Amino acid sequence: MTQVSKAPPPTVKGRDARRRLLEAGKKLFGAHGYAGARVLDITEAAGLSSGAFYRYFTDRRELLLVLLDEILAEAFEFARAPWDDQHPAESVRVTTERYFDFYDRNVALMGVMVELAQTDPDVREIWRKSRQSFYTRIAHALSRGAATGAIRDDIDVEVAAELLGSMTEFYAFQRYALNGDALKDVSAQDAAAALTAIWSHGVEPKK
Amino acid sequence: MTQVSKAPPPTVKGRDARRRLLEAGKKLFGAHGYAGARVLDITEAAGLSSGAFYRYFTDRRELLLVLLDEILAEAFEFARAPWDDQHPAESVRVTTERYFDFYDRNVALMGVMVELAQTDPDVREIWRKSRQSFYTRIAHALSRGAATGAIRDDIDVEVAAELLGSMTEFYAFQRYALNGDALKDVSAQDAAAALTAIWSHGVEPKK
Amino acid sequence: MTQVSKAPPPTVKGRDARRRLLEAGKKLFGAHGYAGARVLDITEAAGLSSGAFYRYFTDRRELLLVLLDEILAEAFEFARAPWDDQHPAESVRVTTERYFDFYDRNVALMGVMVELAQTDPDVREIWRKSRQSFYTRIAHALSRGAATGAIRDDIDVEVAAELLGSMTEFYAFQRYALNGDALKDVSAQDAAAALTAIWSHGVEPKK
Amino acid sequence: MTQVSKAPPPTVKGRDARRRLLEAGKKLFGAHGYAGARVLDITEAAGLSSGAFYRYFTDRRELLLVLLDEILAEAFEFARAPWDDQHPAESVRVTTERYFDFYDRNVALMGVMVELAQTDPDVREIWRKSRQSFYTRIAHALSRGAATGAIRDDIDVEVAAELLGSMTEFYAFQRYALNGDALKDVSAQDAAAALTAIWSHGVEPKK
DNA sequence: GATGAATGAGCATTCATTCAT
DNA sequence: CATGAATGAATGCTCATTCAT
Repeated sequence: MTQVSKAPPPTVKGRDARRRLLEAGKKLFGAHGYAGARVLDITEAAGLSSGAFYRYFTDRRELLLVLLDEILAEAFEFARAPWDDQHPAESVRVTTERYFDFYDRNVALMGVMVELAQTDPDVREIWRKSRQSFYTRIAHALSRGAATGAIRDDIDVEVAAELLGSMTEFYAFQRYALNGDALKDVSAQDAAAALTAIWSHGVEPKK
Repeated sequence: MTQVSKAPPPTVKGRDARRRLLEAGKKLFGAHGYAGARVLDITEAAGLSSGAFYRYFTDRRELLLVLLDEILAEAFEFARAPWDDQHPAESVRVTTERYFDFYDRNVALMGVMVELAQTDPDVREIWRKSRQSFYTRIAHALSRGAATGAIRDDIDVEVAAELLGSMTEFYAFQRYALNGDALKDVSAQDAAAALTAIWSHGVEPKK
Repeated sequence: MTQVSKAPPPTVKGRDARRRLLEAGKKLFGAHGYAGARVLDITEAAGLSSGAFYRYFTDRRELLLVLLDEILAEAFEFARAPWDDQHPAESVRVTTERYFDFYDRNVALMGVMVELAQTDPDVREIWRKSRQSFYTRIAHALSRGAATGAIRDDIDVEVAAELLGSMTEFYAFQRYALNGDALKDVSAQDAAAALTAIWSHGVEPKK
Repeated sequence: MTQVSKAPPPTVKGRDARRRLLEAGKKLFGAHGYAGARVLDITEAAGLSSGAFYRYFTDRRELLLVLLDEILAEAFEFARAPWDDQHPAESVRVTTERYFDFYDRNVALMGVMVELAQTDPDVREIWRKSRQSFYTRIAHALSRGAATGAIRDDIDVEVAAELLGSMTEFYAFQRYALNGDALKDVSAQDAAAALTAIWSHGVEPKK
């Protein structure tokens, strides 16, 4: 893994410039993809000369990694959110809704991450870790459920966790990233509810 | 959408050259991603001069579109495969296994498709269509199930179809494309079985 | 000067193919200029494969030289047309009209000649010869006129010939080649008459 | 018509580089024609790397348009020079001499303009405008002459203006551009005088 | 800190021409 | 005679990155 960020700029002006570059990068990478956003575009959007870029980042790529770090930190955040063992379904629903919301706000960058992941092992790894944290959390919940008999015992929790996580992530991805501007006739709430239903019934023991 | 292929070469030699370019493209795009495979690499791998490329394709991109057309044709194929209403779970399992196998064979290109989809609307559309054909098939099956009481009636078939399809596709994607060479400690068969279980229980009516 | 044409094709079919290439060349060079007409365009327009071109011409350039030879032959033709010393003005007018007509029919190629002349010494020479033949003819006429007192004696016949020839040629060039599709509100006949008037008065002795 | 120049470079160094490219372009286009001068030649002659070119011009063609603008500005200049109605012949002579001088200094580029005009409508238009400004000026002078009886009344001033302008321009063109290094045995002064004579006698009323 | 000029490797693409069939 | 596949040199252009000011 390569170095991810230079020392933070000592002056206010510097920190501001860096911030503006990050914002511009977020906007332009989001809008045109990694391949489609040039350093010059980014510095222009940030109101800086192209040379200034390299005072703050070693690379176009580095800027992206910083951005990914930032948004994935938020994701890690609620992968650690409390899980109410008394009302597992409700926990799932709430998390799912939050996740949809998160995705909605960050689609553009998620898309770029997906794009780069095909070519860049570091990005692939970053993404894997983020997914993993979700899967692990789900697996934990399932394990506890298995222990208390709240879920079926003919299930491999690891696999189930990956499956359920996949369902959530990819549904969000295609809902927000791929289907473009196609109007969704189902609200995010309803989708979260449906997902929760399949989830719960999918894993609970036969009555 | 742009035209995807020229008139086929009239001579055997020509058809052969075109085929070699496609193979080379498949290999190199797969190995290094879209951004990482240059025309020159492709022609070299095909044993041709760089100029020859443009007799058969207008573009690096066009070659990729042709490749996607080819593999997605296969996918469409078994999206149309018969569905046994008597044993829906078995149908799901069989299709899933076939799908995993298909994915295994075509990961590389699927990855490239995902990469390009972030930037290229045509590719996004191609992918959307292919997904759609799966979702539609699933939705049909669910509808029939709903009619016969084989599935719960508090479910929006469209959404459920997208969710179940998402689970399958993305699980396959991350299993084959993202997790790289990490050994899978769960066989594709077992994963397909688990997926089928969640699937079935997720949608069947409460007992 | 380089070789200008290969041996004529022995068969009828061959001669026909060569002719078709010449026609196609005339059309395409005329329409898109020398730089804008590719060998492939020409052979396609002639209904032949690109390889066939080189059976009849060594070069794209050679085909053009042949075309120029053909049309300039016609120009030489009426540079040799009889000149009526009794009615010099009428001679001028008739020749001018014929020249305008010739130009009208061959603008496209004249334009190509002008284009290539900037770069290609051979073409420059071809053009110079053709101009020269006109100037010479005019100079001869003027000389005879000088001898009989029909024209002013304070005139350098050589220079006058070049000037009068220039006026004719360039007026035709800009009328047909440069002003494009702009409607001419003056007929070729009227222009020829005006030119003749200036010509005659310009050189005749003061009354 | 496309935009002809970008914002001028903000620094001295930049303006200098741009200027050097223009000079180099003038020299090389002049020497080898438009088709014969590559961007690389120009940047090399200007002592710059090939990439630098594109900071100042979008195109080889754009650089040429700028050059044409520059020299044609001078031409426009003396198309606006005062005209002495008392001594029209003298006015013609003076202007003609100046024009010959101008042509002598700018032949090379005029040739390139002629070359490109065959293919490029913008260039054609630029040239047309420049010619037009001359023709218009001549037509004005002739009109005033017609009013005072200084010229024959059986003349269409518009056509006469085009004819007289053509004579001047094309004589200059062939004298300087086409006849190459052939020694002129007639001085520019003498040629201007002869042209003026034909001109004057050509349009003055019969005595 | 910031600027913008300069670099130059890198790549796609074109097209006249050759040649095996 | 004709075809069309193949060549490969040639060239325009891009853009990340460096650096003098």
